[in-house]
Amino acid sequence: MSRPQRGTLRDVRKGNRSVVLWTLYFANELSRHDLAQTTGLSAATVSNVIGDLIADGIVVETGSVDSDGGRPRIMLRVDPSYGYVVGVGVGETRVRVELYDLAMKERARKEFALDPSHHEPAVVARHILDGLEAVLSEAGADESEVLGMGLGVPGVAEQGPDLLIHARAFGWDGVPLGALLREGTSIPVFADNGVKTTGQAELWFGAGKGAQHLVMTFIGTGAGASIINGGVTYRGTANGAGEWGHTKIVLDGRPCRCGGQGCLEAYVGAEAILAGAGRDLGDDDEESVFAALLADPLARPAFEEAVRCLGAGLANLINLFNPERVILGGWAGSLLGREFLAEIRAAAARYALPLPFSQASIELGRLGPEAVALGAATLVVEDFLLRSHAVRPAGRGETPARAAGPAHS
Amino acid sequence: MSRPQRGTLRDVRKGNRSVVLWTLYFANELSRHDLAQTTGLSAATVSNVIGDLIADGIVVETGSVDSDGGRPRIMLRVDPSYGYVVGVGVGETRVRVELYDLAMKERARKEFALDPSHHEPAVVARHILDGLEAVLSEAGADESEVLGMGLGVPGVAEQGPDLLIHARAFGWDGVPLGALLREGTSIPVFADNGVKTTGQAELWFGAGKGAQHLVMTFIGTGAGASIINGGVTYRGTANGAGEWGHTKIVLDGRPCRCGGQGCLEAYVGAEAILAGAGRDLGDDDEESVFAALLADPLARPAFEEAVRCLGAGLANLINLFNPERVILGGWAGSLLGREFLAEIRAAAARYALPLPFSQASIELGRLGPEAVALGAATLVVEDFLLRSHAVRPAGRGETPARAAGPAHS
DNA sequence: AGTAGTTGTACTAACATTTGAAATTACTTC
DNA sequence: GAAGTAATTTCAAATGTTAGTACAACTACT
Repeated sequence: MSRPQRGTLRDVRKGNRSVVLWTLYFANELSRHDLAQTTGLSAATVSNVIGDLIADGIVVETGSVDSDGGRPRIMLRVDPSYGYVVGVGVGETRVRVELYDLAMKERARKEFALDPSHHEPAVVARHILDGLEAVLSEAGADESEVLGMGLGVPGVAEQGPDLLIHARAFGWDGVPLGALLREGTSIPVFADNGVKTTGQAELWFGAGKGAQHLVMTFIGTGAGASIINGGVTYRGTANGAGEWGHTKIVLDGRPCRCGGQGCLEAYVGAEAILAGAGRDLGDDDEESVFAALLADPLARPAFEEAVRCLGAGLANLINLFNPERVILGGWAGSLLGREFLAEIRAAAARYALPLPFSQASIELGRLGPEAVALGAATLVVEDFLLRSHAVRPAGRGETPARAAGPAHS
Repeated sequence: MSRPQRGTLRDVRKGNRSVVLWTLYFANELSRHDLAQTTGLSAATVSNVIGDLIADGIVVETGSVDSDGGRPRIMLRVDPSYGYVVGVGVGETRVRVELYDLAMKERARKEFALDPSHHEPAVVARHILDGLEAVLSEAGADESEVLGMGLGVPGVAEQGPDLLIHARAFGWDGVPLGALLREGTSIPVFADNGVKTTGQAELWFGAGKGAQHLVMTFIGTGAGASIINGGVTYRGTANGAGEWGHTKIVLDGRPCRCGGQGCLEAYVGAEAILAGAGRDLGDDDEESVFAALLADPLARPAFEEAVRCLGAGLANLINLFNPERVILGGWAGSLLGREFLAEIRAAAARYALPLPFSQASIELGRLGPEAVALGAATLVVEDFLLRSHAVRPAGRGETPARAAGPAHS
């Protein structure tokens, strides 16, 4: 069992450093005084910690402004150029590599199409490494300035030294992607399911801002969910939590592409809706066909059916997790939400218990599909904020052996 | 968002005290040396903390035993008689009040039948207070020796100063049970859903021992679940998480007593199974009818159907939570499990995704229905271990104003 | 028996870190 | 230019941890 905390001493310092840094990062700009109030630490300690942080180059003073009769406050912020972070979105049809600064401003991007018949780990790893090199040279940055690389993958990422990836869509079963990448770069690598990274992006910068307990749903061709409890992503034993799409909603109902029957995905996934409307997408792009279909009155019944099922699916999440907010995301989820939000809410109300339903709001995601990479990059930032490694070597090539694939439990 | 920890100083001491106490409590008996190794603290600190704890009367030395060539170790343990804790199980048909010592040995018990037509808050509160008095006098204990009282209630307990209880079965909608009880006693009161308290009992003393991520299911007349993540009960926004029974498993399927349709409970609840077997229980006890029915070959199809649905329900939990262990509990769940465990496992395997299923084991609960009160009492112990309030006044009547209804977030 | 070896516990000095109060600083306003 | 005001920094406690050492209480060997 054993749940209580650390037995610590000067980790108090590290802890406070994290608290201050975390607070400052999300507030954007704060004075030492503000920080003292927000964190509850004494002014002296804040001053102290900030001193370190400034000495380390992580925090910078951004001019003293404002004053109504007293010493003006010196505003502080995390230096966006302290380092870069890389976010990678590995999708079924493409690999996207993005470079951000610490403020999460995109600095460079590189995309590779992924041949649906070539999902070999080596190919993907190659794309990622090539992309890394490309974005770095585009931004004129050096690998030593990168704090880490986060991967959003379509499957389960088992945390551990080798970052085992299980991705059914790719036929990957325990591919040590972390180990593969480490052969080409010494940047620390983090990975997580793409749905979870998107969820974290929404949590940090999108519709989930400020919420403690929320469920982020993600409907595209399939359906998944990311559960956030107390501001932290729920992972389960092997980081496999959130397989909402294959939750049974109609016992022995429609066949699903997972081989099972009656999965939610078989009712609310884009593929399922298109099939339900009798649409065969031949060579067309699934997304545009879907969007077009939304305007087609003849397809209405198919959407209504999907909305009903989606309501039940959301209701199940609400009953089980008692979230304060439920977010509809994923490209198909966003389209459905934009068109049918009221109906979806009504359907959820019908299927959920009144009490938890009344405590939850159902909202649209605010970030697009590119949030996979953004969220993946936040994994790096999260790690940085939480255990901001002493001093980063300003030196060039001499990359010290950095611990890769940190435990994210 | 904001997730990082406290900004602290001498709370380190408190923290270490908790770590030591917690470790010692669950290990039963340990020497100072063992504690140092287990907790990772230095021997000096352990010695120090234990000194305090002994001075406070919380820990006692239990003779020096054992030795294979060295100074014999002095064994320590939490003094079971340091204080009492009270556990209350509020069920639909009875209220049970139990008195335990800190080692969770039952010292006294008192039961009240609850007239199904009289569920008024005042009646229940009266029973609890009477029960408290009864068990205290039976054990010859004084109220001042009681560390707290934990309540397991059939509904949602919203943590807060007044401990609002929402219990549909009782027609309670936001009853301030904590406030009611505080009028009759000054003992701190904790409360939680009965399913959750049972889950915690299994976690501490039963089939969940040692697991970090588990889901405890509870099937009786209805069905509920308690989710434990990282050793901590998952609560959601308003402690309402875990309403598994009203999760939709067959869209617009069988009507459920909640007013909805297709709820899991309408397929696996005892009532539903009995109805499915065409059994009307007249005046008989539901439990004994159910047990008898298990032996009836004619009722086999009804059970098989229930097992199938239960498998699907468990599969949904496994997909969503990725637990390492799933526990079948509740009186009906236990009976079903004893008879059909293999079939239930097979059904779950059929409906769950292979990866999460392979990481989860499905097991029988080890504690009986009386665990509601036991688990409720653990709420008190948990609080005691985590923030073991400085010194407890040994004095008699003069009960200091103790904070009641502590936040359990 | 006596002595050496081993293991658990207590004690002391060194060090790290927070805090509250006082001092300092850097502005505004009169 | 003096006074006022609010943000920072400085400084001396207070507190708690750790490492290392001393001490205690046994066993086992000679």
